[in-house]
Amino acid sequence: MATAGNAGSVPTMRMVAARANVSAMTVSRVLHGDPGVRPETRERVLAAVEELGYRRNEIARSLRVGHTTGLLGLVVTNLANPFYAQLALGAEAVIAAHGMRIILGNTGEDVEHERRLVDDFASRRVDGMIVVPAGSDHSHLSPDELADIPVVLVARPARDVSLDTVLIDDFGGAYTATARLIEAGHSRIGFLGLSSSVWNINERFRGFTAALKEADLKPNPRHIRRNRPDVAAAEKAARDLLTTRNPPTALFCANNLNTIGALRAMNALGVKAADHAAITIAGFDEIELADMLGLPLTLVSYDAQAIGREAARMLLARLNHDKEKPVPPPQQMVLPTRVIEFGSGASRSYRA
Amino acid sequence: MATAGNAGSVPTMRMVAARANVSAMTVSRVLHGDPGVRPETRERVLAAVEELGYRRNEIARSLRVGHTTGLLGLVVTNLANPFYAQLALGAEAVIAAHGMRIILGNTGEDVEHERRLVDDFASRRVDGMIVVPAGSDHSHLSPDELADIPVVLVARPARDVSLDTVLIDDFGGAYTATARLIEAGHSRIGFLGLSSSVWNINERFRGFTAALKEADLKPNPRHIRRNRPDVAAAEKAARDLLTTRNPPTALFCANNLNTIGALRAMNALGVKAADHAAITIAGFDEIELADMLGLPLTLVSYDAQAIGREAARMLLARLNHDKEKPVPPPQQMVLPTRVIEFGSGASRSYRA
DNA sequence: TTGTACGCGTTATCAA
DNA sequence: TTGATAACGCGTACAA
Repeated sequence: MATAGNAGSVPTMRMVAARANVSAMTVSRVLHGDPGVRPETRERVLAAVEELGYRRNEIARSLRVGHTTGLLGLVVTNLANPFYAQLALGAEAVIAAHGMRIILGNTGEDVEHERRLVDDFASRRVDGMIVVPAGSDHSHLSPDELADIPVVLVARPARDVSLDTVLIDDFGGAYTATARLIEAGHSRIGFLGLSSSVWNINERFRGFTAALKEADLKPNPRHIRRNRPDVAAAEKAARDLLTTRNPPTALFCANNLNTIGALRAMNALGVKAADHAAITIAGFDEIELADMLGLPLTLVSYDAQAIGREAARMLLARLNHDKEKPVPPPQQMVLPTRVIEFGSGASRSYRA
Repeated sequence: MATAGNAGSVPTMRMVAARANVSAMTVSRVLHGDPGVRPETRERVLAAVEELGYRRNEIARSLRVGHTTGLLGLVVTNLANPFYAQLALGAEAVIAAHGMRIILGNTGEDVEHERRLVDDFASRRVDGMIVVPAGSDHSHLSPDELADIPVVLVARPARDVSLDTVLIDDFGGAYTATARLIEAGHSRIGFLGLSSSVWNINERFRGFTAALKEADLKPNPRHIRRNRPDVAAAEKAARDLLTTRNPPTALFCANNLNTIGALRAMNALGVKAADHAAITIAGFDEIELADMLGLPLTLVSYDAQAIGREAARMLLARLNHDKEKPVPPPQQMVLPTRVIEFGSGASRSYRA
């Protein structure tokens, strides 16, 4: 009885074995489809499995030497943002197709929370992680902090650690969108972005200023607003900007939340479609129904699911890498963006 | 050496023990903050932990008797839909606050895939699951199929199994929204929904027809379109509907994808804001920037994150339930909806 | 064809 | 105050 205990609880291999009058080893063989089991025995075992509702314990399985858990950590900053949800979906699809699973964590841009999540995932022995890093200190993601668990960074690179990274062309997208505004005749262009020192937002700011410089324009510091990362803050900032004495005639918004805030501000100010030759919005990220707002809108778009897929592929490649061969250096991949102009008529699209 | 092996690999407790010249047991005690360890010994152990970068193996830990994994499965049908992303966020927040983690799976409304996911999660010994069920056969979610792993259903109930469930008021929301259309003078109202026999879509259809009946109206079968669950299919169906001989003057759309499709169809048909006394759209789910489309739009809204939070709470309550006491029967919770009318002016909101 | 022994990393129990 | 032992569920190596 000492070995068949655990009555009423989740059935184990020994319980199946006891029921089928064989050893646990034989049960294991049957479940693995190993040859060399008498058909009659096999039947008995399978019957016992069925009767007890036995199901293999993957936890115990992964405890054995060299065995992996088949779990990959995914750490994002804000699932409520469609960008990260799409990213998660893309990653999940690739990972599930390889029989592995995702443990999900949401940091809310809180570095301390990210640190705890990453540490916890490491304790759970994930085979690897995909991380959208929140802060600027990424030391907790370094290979020797993480016992060499592979990490792929997404959307934002690390300054201090050398890791696989999947980015989008933040600079190019912002540059091209801003250039389109300039081409349309705007010279007083404001910038709406986050206050935090998030890398990709700064890249977009760089693209913005580069396009201005290219046209011999200088950004007006009074037309640059860095606010908190939510729609309400963005709306307030945009409203301030548009009601100053000598307001900008166009705004470049550093991400979807800012773009939505800016659109809301214009709406609240009662700016009508007719006035839109005068005030134009451009922004990073796609917006649902952007083509139906009835006002000119220039957006930087890209394939968010593809980012997740590529990150997952990069991670899997590292996991499946032949251990005999030397470890390849960290890769960096930059996915392209497109700039799309929505307007009164048909929309037009540009490579960034 | 037989016990301290695994060199170069992830450090284990024995390796720490060897380095600190103590037994593994003492290391365990130190890590648990157990009293009765000499301060000096404690120091040695902590130093060894630091030097080796030791981190407890939660996998091994959860293998021990009665120990839980701290993992909860979350199975949704479509993460790309903001509704499910919000739901996941709400659930994650509550679960993470309790020190547990989420394993994520996306079914794409494929029952077979759902079955595999649920089975896999059970093999990984999750402590419980939150599931948005895809099909109409839910036998694979029954307690005895799942070795009594608790399951909370979300958004859609099970017919054949008795489980904890969190729903929204699909019937009431659809009823009230349709009633608003009728009150606004519409009598020829079409329905745009999914073709599948998804429970909540049918509830919404029931609410739709109930409101019609209440007003002595009958739904016109030719004005009811069940399409595939994507925007493109919805757009096509809406276009068909609006260009028939005697078209409906209003449409009720069963979810966000259908509403977006309908709006696109109207846009494509060149329906102008001025015509909107004639054609009005209502729909279930919120739409970003709905208030800025410049056309009347009646939407059924609700707190998607709250659904995830409540489901997580319900699951945790069952997990923490005192095992001595009798198991409480499955609960069902229905969260309220609101109907919001967006229009040319300010929006108005109604309880459903 | 089937079974025994042992180890994976951690911890509860009991002994020293 | 510390350590030896066994056990969790499974799989490998080897023996019968």
